[in-house]
Amino acid sequence: MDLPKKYDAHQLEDKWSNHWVESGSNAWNPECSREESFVVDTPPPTVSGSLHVGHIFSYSHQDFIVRFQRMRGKNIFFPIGWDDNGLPTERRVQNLYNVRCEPHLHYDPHFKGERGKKGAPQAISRNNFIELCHEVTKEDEEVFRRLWTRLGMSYDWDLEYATIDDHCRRTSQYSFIELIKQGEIYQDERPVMWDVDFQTAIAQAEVADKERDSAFHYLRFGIEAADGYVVIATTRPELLPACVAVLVHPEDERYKHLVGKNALTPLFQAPVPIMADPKADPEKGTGVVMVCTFGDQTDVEWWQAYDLPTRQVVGKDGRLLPVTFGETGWESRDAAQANQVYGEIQGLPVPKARKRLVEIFEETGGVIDRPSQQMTQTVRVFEKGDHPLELIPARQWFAKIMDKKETLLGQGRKIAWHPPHMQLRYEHWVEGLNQDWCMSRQRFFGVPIPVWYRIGEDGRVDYNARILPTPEQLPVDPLDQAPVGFTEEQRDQPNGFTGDPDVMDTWATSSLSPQICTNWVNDAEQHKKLFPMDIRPQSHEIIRTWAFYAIVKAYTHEKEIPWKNVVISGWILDPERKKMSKSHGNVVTPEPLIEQFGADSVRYWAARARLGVDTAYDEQVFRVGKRLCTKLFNASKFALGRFAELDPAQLTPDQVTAEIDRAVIAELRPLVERATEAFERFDYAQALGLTEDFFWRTFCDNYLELAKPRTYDEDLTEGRLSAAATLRLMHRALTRMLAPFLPFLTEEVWSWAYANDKDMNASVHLSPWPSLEEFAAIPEPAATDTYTSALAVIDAVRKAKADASLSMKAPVPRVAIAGSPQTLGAFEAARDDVCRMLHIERLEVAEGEPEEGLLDVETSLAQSPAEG
RNA sequence: GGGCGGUUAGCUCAGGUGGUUAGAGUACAUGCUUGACAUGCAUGGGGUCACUGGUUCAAGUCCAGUACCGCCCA
Repeated sequence: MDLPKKYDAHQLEDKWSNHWVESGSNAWNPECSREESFVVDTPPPTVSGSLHVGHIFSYSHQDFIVRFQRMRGKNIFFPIGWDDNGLPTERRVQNLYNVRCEPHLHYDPHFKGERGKKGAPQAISRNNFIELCHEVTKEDEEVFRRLWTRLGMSYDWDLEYATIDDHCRRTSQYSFIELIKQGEIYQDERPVMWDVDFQTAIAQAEVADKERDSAFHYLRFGIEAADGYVVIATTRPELLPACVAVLVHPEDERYKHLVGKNALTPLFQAPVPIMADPKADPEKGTGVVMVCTFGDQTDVEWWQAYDLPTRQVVGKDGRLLPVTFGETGWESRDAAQANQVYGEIQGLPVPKARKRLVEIFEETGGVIDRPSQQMTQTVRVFEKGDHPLELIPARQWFAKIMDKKETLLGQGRKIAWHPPHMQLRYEHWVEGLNQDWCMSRQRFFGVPIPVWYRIGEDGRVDYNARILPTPEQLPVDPLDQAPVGFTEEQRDQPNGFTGDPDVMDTWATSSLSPQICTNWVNDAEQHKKLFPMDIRPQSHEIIRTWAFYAIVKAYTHEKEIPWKNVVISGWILDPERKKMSKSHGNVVTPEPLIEQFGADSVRYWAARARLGVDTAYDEQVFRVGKRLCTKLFNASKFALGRFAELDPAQLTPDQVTAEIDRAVIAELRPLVERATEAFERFDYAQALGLTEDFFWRTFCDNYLELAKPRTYDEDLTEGRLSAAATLRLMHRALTRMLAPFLPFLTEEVWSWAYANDKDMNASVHLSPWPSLEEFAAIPEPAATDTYTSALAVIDAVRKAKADASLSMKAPVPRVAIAGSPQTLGAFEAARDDVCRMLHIERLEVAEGEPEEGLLDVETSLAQSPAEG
C-alpha cells in the first residue's frame, strides 16, 4: 500500500466524514437490548446564539465518551437537536430584517423579509414574523450541522430534532396538557417578574443579579392628624405614588407610638397605614420602610399578608401608567397637587420618572430630609435583558415546584453527578427556590400554550372555561386553529372562544429532550426501553435550568429520573480567566482553528481539560495536538513499514517470544487498565494523558528505537518476528486508544493496516477497545526489571552522548554497568537490543551495589568526535 | 452575607487511599541533519506546592483559619 507522504488533516477529514455518513457507522440499532445500549441526551444548542470555542469544547467531551462506549461494543443512541425557539431567535430576526411583530396585523402572503433594511422597523404580522424565524433557524442549524460534522461528532443524524419542529411541539404540548390534568400546571393572576423591554414574564431560573449604582433618598412622610414626620429611605422614589403602607419593626422604640396612625406620602398626600412587622429591619435605612405596588418580593409578601390595596403605576412597557388621584383606590388629601406632580412623570420610563421626581423633591421644600446617599445595589435583571425586572400582576401559567422541593432533592441524589460536587449546585438551587415555575411567555416564536377559553355572552373571556385539544390535534396553534366543535368565525366573539396568545418558556420544551428523543408520545415501547437515559452531558451554568427542569418533568410524568449520570463540562475562559461571551467581546471562533490545526487537533485541545474544570484558553494546546497527530502519522507509517512484508497472520501474540518484548507488553497492560477505568468514570482527559504519554515515551522514543535493529534482520529470525508482532499488537492497541480523540487520523491509520483483521472491524471506531484478554497469550516477562534496567542504560548513555555533544548514533567503545545479580539477570534479556540501539561496541557487566537507581552505568566515548 | 470550586515551574495543567530528590507539555538554553518524524531527538536550568497554624515518624495531599480569583445563591 502506498501511504501518504505528509500528514494532511483536511484531506483526511473530508475523506472520512463522507465515508462515515455513507457507511452509517453512527446509526443506532433499535433491535439491540437496553443492556447493550448506551443512551445519550445531548444539549440542543441555541442555534441563534454566538458560536465560539466553548461550544466545541463541551460538545467534544460527549463524543469522547460516546466513541469509547461504541468501541466497548455498545449500541449508541446519540441524537442531536437544536434549540431554536425563544427570544434569541426573535431578537436575531428583528435585527436582521429590521422588523417588529405586531400580533394584531393580518398575515401577508406576499411579504418577503429583506436583510439590512434601514429606517424604522417594519411592523409585520405574527405569522410573517414566525416565518422569518423559521428561515433564520434553518440557516443557523446548517452552520451547526456543518461544524459538528467537521469536528467528527458521531451523532446519529437520523435522530436529529429541533425544539420548534412538529414532533417537539407535539411532545411539549402533550406534556403541558397532561400536567394540567394532573393539577401540576395551573393558571393564576399574580405579580410576576416582568421584563419591560421584551414585555414578557420570566422565571426565577432566568434571573441574573447585577450590581448597579443607586442611591438612598431620604423622604419625609407626614403623620396624619399629628405634628412631625418620619423619614423613609428608599432606592425607588418613583414608586412613591404606588405607596400603600409604611412599616416599622414592632420593637423599634423610635416609632412604636406611630403604629396605628396614618402616614401621608409627600407630594401625593396619600394616607397610608403605619404598621408593625418584624420583617422591617431597624438597621436598614431609617428603620421605616414604604410598601409599594411592587418594589420587590417583600412588598408582594406584605401586600398579601395585610391585604393591602394595589396601586399599579409601572406599566408592562416600563412606563408610568395614567392614574388619577382622588378616585377610589387613589385617595389623596390633596388630589390637585398629587395629580399635578404625577402629571410630570406619567408616561415616562421608570429611570426618567425617578430622575424627574427627585428633581421635584428638590424643588419642593420639606420633602427631602437629607442629601441622598450613593450606594451600589444588587438588582434583578433578566439574563437576556438590560433593565431591572419589575413585578407586575399578570395572568400566567405556573408549574408546581415549591411543593416538591424535598422530592426533587431526592431525585437529584439518585443521579450520579460527575464531578460529584456539581450535585451541590443542583441541591442549592432546589433549596433556594422561592416560587413556582412561570411557564408562559408573551412572545411569538415558541411552542404555543395549547389552550382555548370560552367567551361568555357578555363577550368576556372565561379563563375557567378552558378547552383543551385532543392528543390527535397536536401540535396545535390556538391562534390559528379553532377547537373541536367551534368554527373560526366564533373566534373572539360572544359565546365563542379565544386562543391563549402565549407561548411556553423554551425550557418547557428542552426539559423534555429525554422524552423527545425517546419518542415518549408516539412510541411507548421505545421510550420505555431507552428511559432513563445513561448520560446527560452539559455545562454547569444550566444545572438550574436544563438539568433541573428535566428532572422536574421526568418526575411529574413518570416518577423517574431522566438519566443515570450527569456529566458536567467546564467553561473555556479567556486568558484573563473571564467567561467567554459575545458581550465581553472575548470570543474565539472555532472555524479558523479547524482550518489552521485540523479537527483532530482541536478535539485534542478539548480533551485535555478535565470534567467540570474551567480552563483558560491557550492556543498552544492546539499546536501540541497537531504535533501529536504528526507524530502518530509518522510513527505509524514507520512502525507499519517494519512489518509490512510479513503476513499479519504470522504476527500473533504467541510470536512474542523475546523477553524484552514481553517486558514492554507488561508496561502496556496497566495502561490499558488505567485508561479504561478512567474512561468508565467519564475521565477522558486522564485516559488521553496516560495514552499519549505512553505512546510518545514508551512506544516511540524507547521501544521503537530498541526494537528497530531487530526488525532490519535480513532473515525472518525469531527475534525479528517477535519484534514485529509486538510492534503490531501494541500499535494496533494504541491507535484504538487514541481513536475517541483523533477519529480522523486513527481511522486513516487503521485503514493502512488493521481494517482486515478478523478480530477487528473495518472501522477503528467499531473495533473493540483494547482489553487485557487481547494480550493474555503473551506471558509475563521472567524478570520484572528487564524494561526498566534497559531504560536505565539507555538514559545514561544518551546523557553521556548529549554531554559530549555527540550524535545519538555515535559509536560507544565501552559501557560498564554494575548492579545486583537480579538486575543484571533481568538486563541480560535486553542486552543485545540496547547495544544495537545505542551502538555500544563492548558492554561490561559487574556485580555491585549501585550508588543510585537500578544500575551504575559508566560510558566511555571516543576521545573526540572528529576521531569517532 | 451564605455556599461551591480554585491557588503547584514564566505559561497551561497533572499529582488514587499521606511515604525517597513534586511531574508533564510548553517556553527557555545547549547539542544532535539518528535506518519514521527538525512539526523531530537528546540533555539541562527553572518550584517557599498562596499564606498561617495543627494532626503525624512523615503533609502538595488530612484538619482549622487567612488572603486572593472565579462561579452559584441571597
